[in-house]
Amino acid sequence: MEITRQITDAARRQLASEGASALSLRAVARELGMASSAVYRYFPSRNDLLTALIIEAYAGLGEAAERAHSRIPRADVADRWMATTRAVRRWAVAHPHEYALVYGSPVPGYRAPQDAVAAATRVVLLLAGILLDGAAAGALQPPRCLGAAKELLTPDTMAAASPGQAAANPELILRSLTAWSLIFGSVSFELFGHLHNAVTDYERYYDNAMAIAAEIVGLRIES
Amino acid sequence: MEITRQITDAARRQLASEGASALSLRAVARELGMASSAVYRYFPSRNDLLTALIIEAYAGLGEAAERAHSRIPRADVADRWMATTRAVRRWAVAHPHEYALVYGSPVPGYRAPQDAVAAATRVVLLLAGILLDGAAAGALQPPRCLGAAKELLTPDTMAAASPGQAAANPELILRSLTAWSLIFGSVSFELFGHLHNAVTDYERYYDNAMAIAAEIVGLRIES
DNA sequence: TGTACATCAGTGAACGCGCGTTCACTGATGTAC
DNA sequence: TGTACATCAGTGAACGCGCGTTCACTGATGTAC
Repeated sequence: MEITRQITDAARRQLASEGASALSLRAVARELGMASSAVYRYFPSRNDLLTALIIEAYAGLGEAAERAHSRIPRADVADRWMATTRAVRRWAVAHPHEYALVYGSPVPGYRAPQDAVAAATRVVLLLAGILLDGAAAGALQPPRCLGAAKELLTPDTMAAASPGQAAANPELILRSLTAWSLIFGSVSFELFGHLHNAVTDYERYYDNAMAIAAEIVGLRIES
Repeated sequence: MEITRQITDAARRQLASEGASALSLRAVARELGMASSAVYRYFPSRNDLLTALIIEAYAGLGEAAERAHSRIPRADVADRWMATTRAVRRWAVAHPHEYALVYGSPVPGYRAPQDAVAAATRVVLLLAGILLDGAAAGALQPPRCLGAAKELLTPDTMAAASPGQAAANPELILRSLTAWSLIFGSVSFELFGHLHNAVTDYERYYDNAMAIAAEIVGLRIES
């Protein structure tokens, strides 16, 4: 599928220069020097091309996070947390339009298919795994319970976050979701310009935010 | 400026049904039963119409937050925090496309003018005010310092967050920015579908997240 | 009270553009006998 | 080795569409004398 690859590559380049809603089949075909109708051999419609880009974006982000994570020894829970969250930001900064495609406002008139949803959970499951290891090793001090965590989570979430038979601590899962929101909130704020002129060093600011995100789940980061 | 109002109202309705990048001068004119060229009497270009919508969105959000905040007695710092952050979510849920316009991915080919930037700071200054009151009243327990907070903040930020002569605590400002990222990260995650099928009750989940956001800045919320 | 003129909100046709998608086709390559 | 045929990637013209913006204009309203 050489040509399919060329098409998605060109589409990704166009995404980077124009944004998601301006992505055009004709422009992609033009860049590749082929007739616009030829693209239909490879993607039945513009939406299918968009879907492919979304899945690739999730995959790229997931792979970047996993690669960074895999370099840290299993026992260093805090380091694994920082390496993984840093990798998320680094990927997003390097691929801002692909990041916006999946974590920005939804593309109007487009609904993501199930495949994309599966690809989306990769990073959050990686983070959940780090925290479960931390909890098992006693490296986590879960803060006091703030409410009825269990009934706020769907059975799907409970199941996805509980490997093996042991049900995970609902309070920890709930806080993980909130930490996850902070991770992507921080990246989005930087990329979408809301920290413009407020912060001197985005990378160090982000590191600080990620240490706070770790605090949320009871993981202590030495600075 | 009756007609100007009618135009922005129609544009806002169209935003709600189509999304920002699909907003079209011609469609707005059509809805109002006027020639598309007539709109140019009121807005020199499509971008100017977009700018007006962005400023109105910030104003709407700011007003909603301030209205909710003003109903709480000054001394109840924790209540003020919760009322204000809840108002942010409530406004966003009621106006999802206006929210996406200002806090989602940037509209391609559009750069916000200075007026919009000023309108954007209203909510964060409201939150900062709450925390300064809390600090003054001793209701805040600022957590241990995690790093060199002061050098991460621009002078502009320090000045904006320090009313009167007294310079505010940089660690507190830094943490306020992070709490702010969590607030909007939480709202965005809900609105953009990333919590789909993960959480049973968005409103209660959000309340819980906002209590955690308060923790970040050392403000204790009883649940 | 009546007439000439200025103002200005709104019209409608036109410009040039790019889009997604369809469709009958070409022409090279590979396969079967 | 040679011929007939099937496959299939890619072509190019056409469809109908909506867009932002310009421009000469109309026609009602208000103003000055």
